[in-house]
Amino acid sequence: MEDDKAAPPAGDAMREAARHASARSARASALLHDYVELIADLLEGTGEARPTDIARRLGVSHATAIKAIARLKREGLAHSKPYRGVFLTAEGQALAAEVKARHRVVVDVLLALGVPAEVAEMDAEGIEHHVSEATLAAFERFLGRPRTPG
Amino acid sequence: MEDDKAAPPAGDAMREAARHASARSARASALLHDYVELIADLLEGTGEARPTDIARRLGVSHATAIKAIARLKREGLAHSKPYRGVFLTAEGQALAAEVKARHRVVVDVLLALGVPAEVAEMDAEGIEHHVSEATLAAFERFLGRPRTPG
DNA sequence: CGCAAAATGTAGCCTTGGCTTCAACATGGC
DNA sequence: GCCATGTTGAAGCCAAGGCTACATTTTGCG
Repeated sequence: MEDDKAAPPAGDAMREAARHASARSARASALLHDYVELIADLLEGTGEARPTDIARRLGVSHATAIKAIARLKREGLAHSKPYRGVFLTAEGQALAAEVKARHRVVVDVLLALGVPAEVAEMDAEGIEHHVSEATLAAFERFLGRPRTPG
Repeated sequence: MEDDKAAPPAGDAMREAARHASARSARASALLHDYVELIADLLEGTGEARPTDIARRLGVSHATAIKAIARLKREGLAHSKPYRGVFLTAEGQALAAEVKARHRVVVDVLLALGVPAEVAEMDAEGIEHHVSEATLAAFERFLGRPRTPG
């Protein structure tokens, strides 16, 4: 069985292609998510999110951060006036909340599975962007804190 | 405490920067991993790995696949003669085995956590590239199949 | 106030990973 | 044996996300 060798790509290959496409798109949005999450964090913590701080926390040059911020603005997630800090739009804030919640759940699952705290934080940073809604729900069930049942 | 607002970035920000750097580098190798994994799969299944098949399975154009294959060759993971299929070097095979093992473990953990099979496959495609050795070990312990103790 | 330092922004360069288009090669059918 | 078809490969375009170098603006200190 499984002699899809010759020709007909449809069934299997298509599903696999879809999986990869999905992973690629998650990879693409991961950067934006990181920025939004961090900006929210800075705003909460210190009241302002300056490009330099963002760059330092992300470990990139300030120019890189500024270009990314420009993209955030283009996508309607953030706004800023020159030489003033960066702020999130309503949409950006919503995204940040979502991303942060997801991050927490992923870390907690890793911890529950016996992953050391340091490592859990590390890996979660990459994993969180690939956790779908369904998986997130399963994680929450597993942690014994199901989402609003309604 | 925690007034790292003003100046000295060292402690906290540095660790966070390291986390992000690590995630970025995982993102970078993810593509290579996907190709190597798929090539191994095709070689096993049908005996040959043609660029066109690779492209179809990955859901990209054949040109994109060929460029990626060139990169695999540059990195010493694959080799190929023009118009003949693609093959993995010893290093490539080792990497493929590692990646596939990781994939299996991630899928199994997701399943054990109650994620539906379809979704588990989907998410694993992205997650697997961000699972460190330590986390992988924890996963295996959780699944009750610890690695060779030696 | 005025000037130096720091933060911000801009420009230009590189690599990656997509794409399409076109040329070259191989294969199979007739 | 030859030509159509399909695979392969090469070239060139684009956006993203890094970087450095340079220009500009703000800020704060003397």
